[in-house]
Amino acid sequence: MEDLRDDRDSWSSENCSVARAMDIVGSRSTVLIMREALLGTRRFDDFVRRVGVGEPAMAARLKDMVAADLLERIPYREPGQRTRHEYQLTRKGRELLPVITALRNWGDTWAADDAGPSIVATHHDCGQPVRAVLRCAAGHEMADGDIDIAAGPGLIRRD
Amino acid sequence: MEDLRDDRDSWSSENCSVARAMDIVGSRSTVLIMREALLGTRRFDDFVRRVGVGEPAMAARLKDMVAADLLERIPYREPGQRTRHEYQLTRKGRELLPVITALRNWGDTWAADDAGPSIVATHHDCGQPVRAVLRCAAGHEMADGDIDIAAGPGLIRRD
DNA sequence: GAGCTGACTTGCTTATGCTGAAGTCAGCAC
DNA sequence: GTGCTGACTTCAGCATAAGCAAGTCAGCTC
Repeated sequence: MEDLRDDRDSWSSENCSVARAMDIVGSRSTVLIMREALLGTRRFDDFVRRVGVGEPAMAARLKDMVAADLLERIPYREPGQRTRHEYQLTRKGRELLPVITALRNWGDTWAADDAGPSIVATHHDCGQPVRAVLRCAAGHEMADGDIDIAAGPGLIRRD
Repeated sequence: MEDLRDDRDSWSSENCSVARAMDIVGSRSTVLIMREALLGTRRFDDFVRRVGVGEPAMAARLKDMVAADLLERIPYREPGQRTRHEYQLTRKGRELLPVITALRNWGDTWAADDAGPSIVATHHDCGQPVRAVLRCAAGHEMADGDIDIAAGPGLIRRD
């Protein structure tokens, strides 16, 4: 099987999942909101305080993310309080965990504070640290040199 | 061991690798340039054509990425041509592959074209498709529910 | 019904990233 | 030297995202 990279100009990257993913989660604040949401944050004022952006920006970002179906706006009521809304991760949002984890891993290695990482994700069952790694369907773990690029069904060829 | 999420307000996310990673690779075009670089693109005009941004934007982005040590600007000379420069991935840049792969996986699932993915990464040895997955140091693969958040050395506690 | 509070919204200003069109510059071919 | 070409740079101009400050609004408590 031929590696697609060998003739990069014969196909277009018009239909690119990376680009479409970046259109949805491409801004710094959206990613930081996802980080907080994955850590369990759900309320507007907690997001504002923990992410460190202003209220107007947060309101706009959350609205976008609900529209993009990363978060769901759900009413709740604490005793003695009036009804409010919280932002819960959807499945689509939760599945960004490997992206955020890969980013955190990379940041820990290449953009770290002198003190080291502030948080470490660990496997609940065995306590070992968790990383995002590349793995094939047969179970092999690999580095970038072991990877071929093959055509998928959505590939657009140039004339 | 206590899960840090249980008391999210007792620690700050000031020292956050995700935020610092986003400061470096947080823009759409930077990620798309990384995609192309990982597919083997090295020359200025190829980046412009394949990423689909204008020359001024590309020049600015490449300059930033060289300054951030994601790419290295290296002189080369083709026979009968004058000396030029190409942009080669550094190790720091190459190690973004899991991030880009995780983004592509997510985009393929949640932001896909009707036709399906345009390209598929496969393991060179066995031909099976490659994905970014979460794995602990003991070798277990896991979903988000199986993960605890523990304190790292760089954690900043609030008073 | 008055007050309070969390969750926004509005308005204004700044910073960044992009676009398109046009100009510059280096250095090999001739 | 002159021309050519790839790799940029310069110059408006626009869109988006952010900041801060102030205003609104719903609905529960009293």
